[in-house]
Amino acid sequence: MPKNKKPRGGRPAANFEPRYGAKKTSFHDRHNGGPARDGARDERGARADAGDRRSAPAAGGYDRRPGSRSAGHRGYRPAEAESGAPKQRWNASERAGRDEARGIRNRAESGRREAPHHRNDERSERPRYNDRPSVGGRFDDRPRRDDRGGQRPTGQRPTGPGTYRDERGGDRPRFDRDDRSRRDDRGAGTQRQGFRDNDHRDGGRPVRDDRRGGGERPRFNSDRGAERPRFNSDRGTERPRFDRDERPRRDDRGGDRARSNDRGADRGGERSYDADRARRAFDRDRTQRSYEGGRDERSRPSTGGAYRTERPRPLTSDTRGRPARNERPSRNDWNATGRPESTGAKFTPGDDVVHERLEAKSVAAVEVDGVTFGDLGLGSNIVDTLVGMGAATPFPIQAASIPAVLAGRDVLARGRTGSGKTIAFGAPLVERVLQSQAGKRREFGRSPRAIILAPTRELALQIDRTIQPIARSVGLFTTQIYGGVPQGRQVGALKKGVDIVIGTPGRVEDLINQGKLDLSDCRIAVLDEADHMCELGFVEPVQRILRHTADGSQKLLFSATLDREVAALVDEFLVDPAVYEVAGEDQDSSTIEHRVLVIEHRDKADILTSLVDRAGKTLVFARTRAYADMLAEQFDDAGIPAVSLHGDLNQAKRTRNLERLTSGRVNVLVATDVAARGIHVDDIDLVVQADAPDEYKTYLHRSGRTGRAGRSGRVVTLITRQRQRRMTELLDRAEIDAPFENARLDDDVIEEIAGRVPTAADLTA
DNA sequence: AAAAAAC
Repeated sequence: MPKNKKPRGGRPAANFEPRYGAKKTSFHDRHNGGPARDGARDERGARADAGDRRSAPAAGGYDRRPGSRSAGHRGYRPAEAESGAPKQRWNASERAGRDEARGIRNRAESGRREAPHHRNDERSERPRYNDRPSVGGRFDDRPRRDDRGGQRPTGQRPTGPGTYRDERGGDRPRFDRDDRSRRDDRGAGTQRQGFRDNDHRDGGRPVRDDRRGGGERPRFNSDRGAERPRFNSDRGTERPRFDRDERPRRDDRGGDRARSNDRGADRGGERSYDADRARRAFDRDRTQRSYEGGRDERSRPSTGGAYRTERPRPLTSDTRGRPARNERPSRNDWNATGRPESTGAKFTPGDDVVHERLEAKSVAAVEVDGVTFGDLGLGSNIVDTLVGMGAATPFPIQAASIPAVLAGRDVLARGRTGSGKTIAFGAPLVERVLQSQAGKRREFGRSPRAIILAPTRELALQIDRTIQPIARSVGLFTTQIYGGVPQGRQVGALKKGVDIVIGTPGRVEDLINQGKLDLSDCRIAVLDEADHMCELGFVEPVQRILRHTADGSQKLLFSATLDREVAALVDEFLVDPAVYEVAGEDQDSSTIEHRVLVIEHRDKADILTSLVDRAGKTLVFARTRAYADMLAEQFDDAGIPAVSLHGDLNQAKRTRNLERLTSGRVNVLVATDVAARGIHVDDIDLVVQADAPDEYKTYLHRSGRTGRAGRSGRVVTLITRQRQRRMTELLDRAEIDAPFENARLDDDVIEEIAGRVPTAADLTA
């Protein structure tokens, strides 16, 4: 009851209007040819009610009827009746009801996956069309391909560009933000649930339970603040250089690197960071193409575990007839500044700048053979937990960074997507927090000792899912602090006392300013996707947050594309950082196949539908939120269950839609770049870029959603002829070779990519 | 220009 407060006037306005208003409207106008029937109302007017509805489920029946038919019910309002605003409610629930009536449910019922009404919630209740039924049963059995193959030839789908608008326009209210927002958090069952799961505390255990671990652990150094002095003495020399200017030439560096036994390395020092290993400039970069000649000659270390010095690059020209990489224009050619050194400083925004790489110690897989997490310095509880999570032995990036983190050093680490970075910083972070508290009681209301910042809420949630069990295994608590959800629970957790905070910059800073989050005792700060966190708009809040952490707090910066974009932050906050990368991370050692389809714009919609009409999980990237929504709807209408993920959705929907892909209830997720970084879904085997990315880093991160932890994956990017040049340059910067193929709707290449027919490679293999 | 990140 309480939950269902009626319209909470204030809230809806706050939430929705600012964000959605303009955009949505325009979408509707364009596509619906007029005010969407329900949609229009939903968007705006209904909002007020949204609150109610949302809660309604809790109170009464979530299932279907918007409950409000009866005058007594809070949901009941004139508005609902069709007058105006309230209409909204109607949408979610009612539509569900309507859908059922249409028999949609029948189809789904047989399916194990998702109930129709569910879908509705999610996708803003789009009306289902009758034509869809033809695809009966598709909801359930994934093997949709099979059933549909005949029935839904690509060509006949009503999805041509523009079709969506005409055909469905009028009736498709699917964009209502309200709906989405409606459930927002507040109270809705699902959301809460999500919340709850993540909050370890909610597991129901009393706050202080389980604090056993603390005392028992060997306490190396209890307090890192004190001991974390930077040992310039021994590390100074070998410390990776961050300075652009004084960066020694590759040749000379061998020498100083000799002393690589820093504490971080001691455990693995011998095995991994040898003096003789040239300090690979990881970066040697792209900027200095001139050096590349030499690089090419080197042999590829990836196999042998040799330390990679340079990224081997294919000399042959690719299928497109482009010149071999070496001959292609260098970064300098396109880089407006032309100053490789200018890194950290912002270049012209908008430019796809390739920052100079960071020099780093490189660790190869072979070097960590036989090494265990225990060997790296982690306690047994943590090791056992990792094993339980499936991480039996450390990946290279983990073997490299764990000892350094445990030694209290600031660390910069680069490991390609899916290489295990979360555990690389998470496990040693937990160990250190534990050590710092050894012997102390975990007091009620204690302030956090560590904070992990991520660029998106989904990523923060995901990181917590990985770290929480590790922390819990030693009696430490974590909590998530991110926006889009009520802060009450988060503040409550903080009041009880947590050890590790994982969150996004906005809410974290908000709570700091409200005096509800005290980072003064925070001794470790982690920036995941660090380079992204250093981009314009993100870096300022991040800097302010870091300034709130304890003096001399340890900083850990991780990213698959870590480069000198983080220089400004490093200069201010890091002291003598250890920098690591993994050897042999080049395309040749990757498990991802890249392809570019050059298409006619008019075929785009149909080609996309054809591409996602497959058995495996597919992640589609769109440049804008509206297009992501549109595509999801398009696929759905074509009989391919799909959901979207972008910033216009309320957090509950964001979380739910992502979960739908993870759980396999849908096989297609259409997202904006909110899902480009960090998100891990086990078995995405195809990434489709409906819109080519503007930056090479974005390309690398998006494509990194597949091919994780050694699995194979495929990435296809759709471009029009006019974009070929830009795409070529982008791939160059990403150091990826991908064939460009002209494709039309029914070409075999599409069938191949979708996996409906074996590829040439498959056949030969 | 877009997206993300607080209310």
